[in-house]
Amino acid sequence: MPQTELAVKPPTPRERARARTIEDIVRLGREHLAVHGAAALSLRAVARDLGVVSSAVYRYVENREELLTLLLIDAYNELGDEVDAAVATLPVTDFAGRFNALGSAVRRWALREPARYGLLFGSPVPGYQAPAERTTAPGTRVIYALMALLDGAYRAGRLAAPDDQAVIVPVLSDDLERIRSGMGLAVPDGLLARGALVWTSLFGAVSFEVFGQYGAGTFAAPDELFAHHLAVLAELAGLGQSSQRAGRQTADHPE
Amino acid sequence: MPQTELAVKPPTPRERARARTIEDIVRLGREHLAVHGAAALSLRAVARDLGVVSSAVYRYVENREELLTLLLIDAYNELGDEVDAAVATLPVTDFAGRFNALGSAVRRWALREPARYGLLFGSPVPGYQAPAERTTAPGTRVIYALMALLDGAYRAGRLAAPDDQAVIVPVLSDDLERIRSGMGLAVPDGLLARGALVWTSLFGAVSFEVFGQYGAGTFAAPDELFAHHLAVLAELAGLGQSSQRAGRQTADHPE
DNA sequence: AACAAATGTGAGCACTGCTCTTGACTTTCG
DNA sequence: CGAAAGTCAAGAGCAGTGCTCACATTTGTT
Repeated sequence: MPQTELAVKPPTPRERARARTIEDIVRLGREHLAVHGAAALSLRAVARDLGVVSSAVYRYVENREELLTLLLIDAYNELGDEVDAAVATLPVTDFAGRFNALGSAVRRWALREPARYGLLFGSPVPGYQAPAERTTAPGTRVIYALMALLDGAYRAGRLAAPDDQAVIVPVLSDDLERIRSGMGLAVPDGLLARGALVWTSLFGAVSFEVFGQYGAGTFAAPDELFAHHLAVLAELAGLGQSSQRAGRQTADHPE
Repeated sequence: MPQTELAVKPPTPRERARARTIEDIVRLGREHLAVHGAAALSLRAVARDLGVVSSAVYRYVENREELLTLLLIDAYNELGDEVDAAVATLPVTDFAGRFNALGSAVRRWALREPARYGLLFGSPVPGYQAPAERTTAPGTRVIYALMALLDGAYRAGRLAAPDDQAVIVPVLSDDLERIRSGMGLAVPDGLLARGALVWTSLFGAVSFEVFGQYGAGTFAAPDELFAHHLAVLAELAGLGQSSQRAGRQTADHPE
């Protein structure tokens, strides 16, 4: 049985060279992105660094948007890989620890790659619209990881229903329902909504640190403050009381 | 006694005309910003709309950065005005209601002015660095309003210390300390840190809605879900239990 | 009316994304 | 083996950008 249904032609030397050139372009684009930011990404500058005339790169990348899409997918996957690796460090039953690792990994990557983080979670690039069919899969890796985490905790009876269930959530967003049905989650509405809040809160805290440059954004949070936030968010998600292994949560992030 | 120490010269007609022209430029810039986004703001396009040659606007605005700064201050003040107005709708003792009004006002303005919201709280504009001495005052209006709200609640004995004080916050950020001392806040460290988390979480939830276009950001939260988030955040800040006027919080936002 | 300051003009430089033609090179097929 | 087909880089060119500068014009004041 062949690996794929279509016959896989072996790559010709030309195709190999072409693939390598595209890789080089993405690599150079990633560097420019990291230095100058997303909106200032210049195909001509990439061409210069590649040692080639500007029009030549259009042989490999359709236009600037295409390069942005490649960089978007690239960044999403790098973030997803690091989050997955950090989570996998801890045993599957240590839900609080895994949540902490997930949040810390997101923050670490964001602080190391602020421009790429901005491309993913910041204000949209003016003329650019990401093609959903290519970016949703890598773009949803982290939230899927978080939801899988919460669902696992719930199934293990380790997700405490918050005591303040007086506030009921009447409607979930269509996207949340899609995620829930798509993943076959078991968590009830209230906890799912709380998970979404935890999700956005995590990225809010990280974004304020990464984008913190304007008047309102002068939040150079020390590691301890972020660790506190993570601990509170874990409790908010329902991971606090039931898994009370933590009188002192493992708030410090590895390395 | 003169109003100010320096003798205030009455504005000459020339100065009046100049001020009006600058106002026009800012107004046109605001429109361009709202339509095309921050990074695509073009001085030449503004000049065209103003019916003048491109180099003429440099008589009024030093460069593109200067215009961005003016638009930044303009947006911060508009947001601050709307938040203040929404908060002032409710009596000073209705802390939970005022918190809800604050959050709803931020979200409403952000959804109405996504590009300007992106300029304030999104990824930084590539070559641009906001001058702190001119933007910090308008840029801190909302967080100051939130902190004043929490401090008032604390002083009135209406801010419940969370029961999970097992998680202690060891260090506040310098910025938080500066805000606390600058405002003469009475709230203790733990609640101040929670206030900061609530602050960033609020903007995280709003940002995901406003910027929600990429793969990870498909969070078209319905009003009810955001209202739920606001209610949970109010409780997180400590406004939940003690002010138990709300078996059902006033989760709907006015208008 | 005359002067000087303020304002508008147009050319020009360096940069951007992108298109198109031209020439050279490589692979493939008759 | 040679010709056709495919691939790639180069360079010119178009329209747009921020910004500067010399020059002309308007305008308020003396």
